[in-house]
Amino acid sequence: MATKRKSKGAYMISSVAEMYGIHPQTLRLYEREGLLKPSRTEGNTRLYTEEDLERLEFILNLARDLGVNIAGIAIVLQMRERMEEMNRQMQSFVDYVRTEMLTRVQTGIHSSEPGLVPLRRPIIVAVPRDTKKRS
Amino acid sequence: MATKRKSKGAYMISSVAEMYGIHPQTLRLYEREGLLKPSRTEGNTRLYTEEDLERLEFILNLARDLGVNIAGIAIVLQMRERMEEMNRQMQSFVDYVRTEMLTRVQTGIHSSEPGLVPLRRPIIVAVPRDTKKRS
DNA sequence: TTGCTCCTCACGTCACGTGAGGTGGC
DNA sequence: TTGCTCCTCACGTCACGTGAGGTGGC
Repeated sequence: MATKRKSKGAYMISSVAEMYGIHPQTLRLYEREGLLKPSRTEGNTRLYTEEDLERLEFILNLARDLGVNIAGIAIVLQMRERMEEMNRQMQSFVDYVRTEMLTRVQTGIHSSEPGLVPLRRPIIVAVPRDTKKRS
Repeated sequence: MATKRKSKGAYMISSVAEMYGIHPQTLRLYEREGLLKPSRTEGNTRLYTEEDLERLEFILNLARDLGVNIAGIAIVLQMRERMEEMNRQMQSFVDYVRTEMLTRVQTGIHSSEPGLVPLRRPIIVAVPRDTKKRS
């Protein structure tokens, strides 16, 4: 019996399929459609990392529970990344303001120029329209 | 010949169908699936406002150009509203900081307490998991 | 009446998931 | 060899879009 797990946190396709109750072909389909990009061994065998599995869980939640098709999942994944990026910018801005205020308070500085904004590029919200069309 | 347009910026179903090259039944389908909610006349005839048409264009971009199914469109519409809400919060925060800094600069006030954060509730980014499942 | 509206039912097409079949490496 | 992997091809099912058919109000 071969060990189904290879190196730390990397799973072969049958293990992943069993863990999530899906067909191995479905995993290959998701990869072919660009939703998942597992690494490969030298022998070309797919290896799914913990990060891949987390992404897979997100995909399965959309596909199985919500009935979203593959094109929709691709869009939602893009939007999720955008929102995470927006959150990072927001957090970064909040942190900047906090330290700036603390600095001014502690040093007693109140510059004659506002000089706080603009801090970062404007946040874009529009949904991407240049996504590859499914043929 | 009846006027196909009723009151300012309200269209009947055949006009909308012709404008966007879609079948009237498709518009009824989208409404039944909860993507569009046009108002009605007293005689129960659908009336599409400019706002409805804007939403419809968004829907058609997803459905026709990107191949997203109805369940996916519903999710994307939800996420879009979230992102717009995040943007409003961000803008509101930026405006607040700007005026706050200006006030401090102009009045020379530098309070002994930072007192700037937290300003608003934390921004939630997670994708909704409680969306109605399509039967 | 005409031309629209409303609705329900049904069908064709296609995407998605899955299975079979044949191959190759550990 | 065994049991996995890889791949391609094909099929069943279902969602989506559209059409037909019958109704009713302006």
